[in-house]
Amino acid sequence: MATDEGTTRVARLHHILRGDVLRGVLTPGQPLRLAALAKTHDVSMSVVREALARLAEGNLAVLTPNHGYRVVEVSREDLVAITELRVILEADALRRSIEHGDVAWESAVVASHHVLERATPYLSDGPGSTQEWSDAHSAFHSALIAACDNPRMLAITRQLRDGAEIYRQLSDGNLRASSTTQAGERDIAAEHRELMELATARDPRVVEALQRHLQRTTDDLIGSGIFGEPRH
Amino acid sequence: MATDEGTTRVARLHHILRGDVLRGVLTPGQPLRLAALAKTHDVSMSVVREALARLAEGNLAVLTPNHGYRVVEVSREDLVAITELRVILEADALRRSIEHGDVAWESAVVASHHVLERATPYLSDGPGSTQEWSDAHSAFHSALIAACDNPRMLAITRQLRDGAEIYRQLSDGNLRASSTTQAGERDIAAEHRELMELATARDPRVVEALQRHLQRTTDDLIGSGIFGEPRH
DNA sequence: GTTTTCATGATTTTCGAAAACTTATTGCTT
DNA sequence: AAGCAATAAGTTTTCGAAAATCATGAAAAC
Repeated sequence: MATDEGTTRVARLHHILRGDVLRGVLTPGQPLRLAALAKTHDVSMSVVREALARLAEGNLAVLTPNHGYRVVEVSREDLVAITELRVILEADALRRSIEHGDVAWESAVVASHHVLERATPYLSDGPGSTQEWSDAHSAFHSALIAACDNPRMLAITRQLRDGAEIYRQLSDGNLRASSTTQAGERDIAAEHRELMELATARDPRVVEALQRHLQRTTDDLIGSGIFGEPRH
Repeated sequence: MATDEGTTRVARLHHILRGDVLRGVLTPGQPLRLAALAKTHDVSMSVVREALARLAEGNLAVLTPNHGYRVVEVSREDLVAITELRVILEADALRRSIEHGDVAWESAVVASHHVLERATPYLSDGPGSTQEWSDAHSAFHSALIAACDNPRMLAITRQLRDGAEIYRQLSDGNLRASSTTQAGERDIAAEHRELMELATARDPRVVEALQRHLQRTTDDLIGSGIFGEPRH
């Protein structure tokens, strides 16, 4: 299946660049030069420019006047800010989702969890979590809140999830350096299973479970040393 | 003072178009034709296109592939969605603001409230609330939450506020048609004064006061008949 | 030795037109 | 008359290059 025609070049390039930023091919702060991108993707500079404008739309790139675009910078403060918002919004979206979700929603949650459970999380020699797992993970969290009846809330949480994904990818890159992950030693698969079971059972405690899940992930990310060692 | 040089044409046009959408010069659903806009604003089509891309960034315009941009549509459901999010996020931003705000913040709140209080809300023959009042109103709400320590939260609430402003402007356009505003007969100035006083006193009840304020505004907007008469 | 000025190169920003696409219209066939 | 292909007009999308802006470094001035 060619994921090609039927859409504009800008949209295609935007999709490619978004993926490159999310999987860390383009690193935070890196300048996004028009001529270079135009050449490597065999497209006009105008197309690159508009694709970058759409990246900026999702807070994945920033524009400085007369200096062009660059990949968005990362910081401990920003990761904390993103997480605070996700704990508020994604939790509320989940609350609404288990309230309004129908059988099709339940089924999608179970299905996406199954894909996530079967995905290979790490490659023994790879650079971190696999693309397969990242995609499945994103799809699962997306499915959980899909039945929320506030479209704007979904759009915002999707954007925040993208922002957080950059940090996860960054941590993956550092994984081989820092020996083991952390003392607490999480069982992430178990957390996901719990989310799936509570959600499909319409148990309101799933909301707090998600909040803990998000908070732990951020704590681990910060603990993994992507911002340099934590202050004493 | 020329608000002209020192910035790019795209940025200038974006600022103009954003204002036109917010004050209802460009009406919801209206197609934004490149050639026409390029001619009236005396710039190239590329500039228009990128300015529109930035409008879409703030959810003020939408792009359909091969059909170009148009002003974002409005609906009762969307206004409700925006309000739900504002009640959650703007309230939390205010809670953080009264917690972290310093004297400079207090001063800015008092100052912006003073400007709002002195602004002429309506012109007897005008099309609705004055631009002066709208700007002052926006500045006041912005000042209230300015001391929030989560930049992303501020960015999102600003975007939501823009979205809501379209509906307010729409209601203004209908004002002369529907005789009086509503039965409840609000004293909006009093509500703003209460917000100002509670906020500068760091009274936590200001959070609920803001939530009530936002909810009432939306209820009035819906009651004003901008979506046609409310279902019986 | 330090600062300022001025060219040079690199990059962004803007332009005007060609190409692609969508919709409406015309003219032909049945 | 109705249906359909072909054409035309209008609009978006893409291109390639010109114009404007910013960074670099050398030469000149203090």
